[in-house]
Amino acid sequence: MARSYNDHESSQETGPESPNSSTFNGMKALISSHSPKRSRRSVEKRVVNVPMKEMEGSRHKGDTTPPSDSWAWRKYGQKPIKGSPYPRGYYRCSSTKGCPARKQVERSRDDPTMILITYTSEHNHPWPLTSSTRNGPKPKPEPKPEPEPEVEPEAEEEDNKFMVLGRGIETTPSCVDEFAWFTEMETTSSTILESPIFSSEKKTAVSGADDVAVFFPMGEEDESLFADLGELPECSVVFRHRSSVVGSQVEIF
DNA sequence: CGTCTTTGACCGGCGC
DNA sequence: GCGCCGGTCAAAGACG
Repeated sequence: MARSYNDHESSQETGPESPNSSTFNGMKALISSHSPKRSRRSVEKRVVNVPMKEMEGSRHKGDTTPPSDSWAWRKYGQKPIKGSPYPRGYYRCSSTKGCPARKQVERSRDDPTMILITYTSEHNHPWPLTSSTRNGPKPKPEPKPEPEPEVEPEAEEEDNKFMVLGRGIETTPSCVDEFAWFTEMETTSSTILESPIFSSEKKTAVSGADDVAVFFPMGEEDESLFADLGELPECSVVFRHRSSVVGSQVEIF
């Protein structure tokens, strides 16, 4: 309990984040990217909370096995985290070379059934468009381009940052970019998908941080659904923020 | 053969 | 200034 990495350069432009560092589940959301190699410019960070149930369908299991999203991730480290009985796995995006995206996967110490995934990337970096460019049939082959329902430019209000990446990168007619969802959530700390199961945890997770905890309520049936989502995350799902609703609203096409 | 996982060591930041 | 801790690097081994 020492370092409180106040350098989570999350939020797109919101430079000065919460001074007290984000803490979810008692753990600090640390994304410092203090790697001597990369200059720590703007770094986006997104925290996703996924029930382990999903993991079962993943390629392999483990304490820090990331659920198969449609990107290729290469593990480059693992460390036991203080205060948590579970180690944290460090993954780097290998979908494209030079991809700055990284993610940390760890079991929630409060809910061992939950996997906390923290995505990180510089926000002016175009997210990888290809999934599984990885050599093997790892996660999901071919990110099939789709008519794409479009993430409505309804990004009025504050949410207009939604398009920062998503729409900003119109180089691809298909899914803007697979990490768009990440960006979307990232900017709107109110964009939260909460699962009744973890609603309690959510409180701790979301409370006081620029980090956004997202809970994916997932049933077995949904797993297949999620599988698809995995291929086209932001294309299939649009996380919409509805200030009138408890937290948010999810629209699945 | 190429890529990924594992594991230990090193580096840098922060608190005391 | 020192120690703690998280994050990353790099070598070795494993796998497809």
